[in-house]
Amino acid sequence: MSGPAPRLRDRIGGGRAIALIDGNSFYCSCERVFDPKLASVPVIVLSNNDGNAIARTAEAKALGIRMGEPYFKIRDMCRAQGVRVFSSNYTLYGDMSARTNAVYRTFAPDVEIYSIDESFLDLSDVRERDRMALALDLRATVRAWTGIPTCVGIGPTKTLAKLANHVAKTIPELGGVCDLTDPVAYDHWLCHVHVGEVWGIGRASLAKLEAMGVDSVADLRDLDPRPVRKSLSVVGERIIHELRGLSCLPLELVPARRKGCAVTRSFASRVEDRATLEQSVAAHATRLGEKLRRDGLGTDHVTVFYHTSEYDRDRPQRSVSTTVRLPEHTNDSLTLIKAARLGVTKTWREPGSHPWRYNKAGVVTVDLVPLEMSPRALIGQLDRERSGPLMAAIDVCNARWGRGAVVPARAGLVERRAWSTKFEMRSPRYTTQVTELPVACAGKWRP
DNA sequence: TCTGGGGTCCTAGGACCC
DNA sequence: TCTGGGGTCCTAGGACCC
Repeated sequence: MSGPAPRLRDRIGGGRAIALIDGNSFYCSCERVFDPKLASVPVIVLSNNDGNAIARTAEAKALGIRMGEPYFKIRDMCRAQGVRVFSSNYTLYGDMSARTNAVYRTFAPDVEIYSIDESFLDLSDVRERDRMALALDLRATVRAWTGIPTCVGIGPTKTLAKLANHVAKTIPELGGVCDLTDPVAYDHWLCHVHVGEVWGIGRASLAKLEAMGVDSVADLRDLDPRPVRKSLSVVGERIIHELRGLSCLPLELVPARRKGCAVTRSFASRVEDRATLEQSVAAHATRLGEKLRRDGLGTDHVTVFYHTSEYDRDRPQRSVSTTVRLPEHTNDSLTLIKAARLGVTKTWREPGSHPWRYNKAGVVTVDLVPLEMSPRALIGQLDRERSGPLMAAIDVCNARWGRGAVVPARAGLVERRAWSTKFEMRSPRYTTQVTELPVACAGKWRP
């Protein structure tokens, strides 16, 4: 062991300050903004297909609803307890996220959007004694302008800002803000927070650390980082440095180019026939094309997968994954659809007396490149001159009239009910669809 | 009946090269 | 019996995140 780790105050003297701000129970809070009746009742939001609870308000957590809990297991309880349940409404949440970030930028120009409900802000230029006031003002302004309640954690590194945010969320007396650039708070909270709360320490790492007798965050901070590398890799070593106030994770103000892209969905009900399966992957490929075009990226392959459910224990299992190569990079939906269908065609197996009941299918690509920078094929070149304007026209139509207004006939126009995702309890797209705007009349709010 | 979707990074190990 | 010493690149799988 090396000697005791240097204390924060010895290291950072007037250095960086990073804030992590996030929306409390973000998806639930978005629903609450547009329906005041939800204010103090338990609310949960479900994952795609109304499968699992992925956001819960404090009232819902108090009822014992766990993160990721399958909805069918708690449906009766929710009914009995008056829990308001929503399908996920990503259009709404994405728009609310953009609004909160717009507010953040009025407080700090350098913002890294980390996820749909979390952003890092650079507060290094804010004087130490002003940081707390600024954080409180930020929370109040976001609440007033968007309706979203938030918590703010401040620290000299991202890992410490995350930790501070966790403290701010779990200790109500702090008023939603915790500043770990304050040495007193730093010394106190690192000793009183469990190591499992540290950003980057998951189940596997936690088990290893517990076996080493590490219990608090301070225990982890005081480990010698070099030997830790053997069991927790460079990731663990980096975490220790970050906990000591030595920054290893820069603020990423410009989002990195995405490296892969996937569209995968569980079916609303099990699928046994080839036509339905093909139709679902064609729809996923259509969506894949939209996502690639939005980012100006192209792919030279499509990996198609489909499989049965591990929960169907008494049924025969089958899992298929195959990659279809393309002659050159593209983001043309028609080409992607053709490839995705081919992926099913060449792997399909006719069922016997005990058919496979598939529950999920998807399309995946990796190694994406900007389309204009990709080399052209010598043989089998695709017609970019026609495809580009055609796809652009489709995208414009879908932007104006809603996704799915124009779809390639090749994607199939048959019955969707068997496979398309369930959203039986979705709220209106209050902020992005004119027809779904909330209506207010004479002081009365009628969503 | 009903159990999500979409990412990133890291490591180990094999293939191949000089 | 003995049988180099590096390199690079690729892939699969693990771990973690929201």
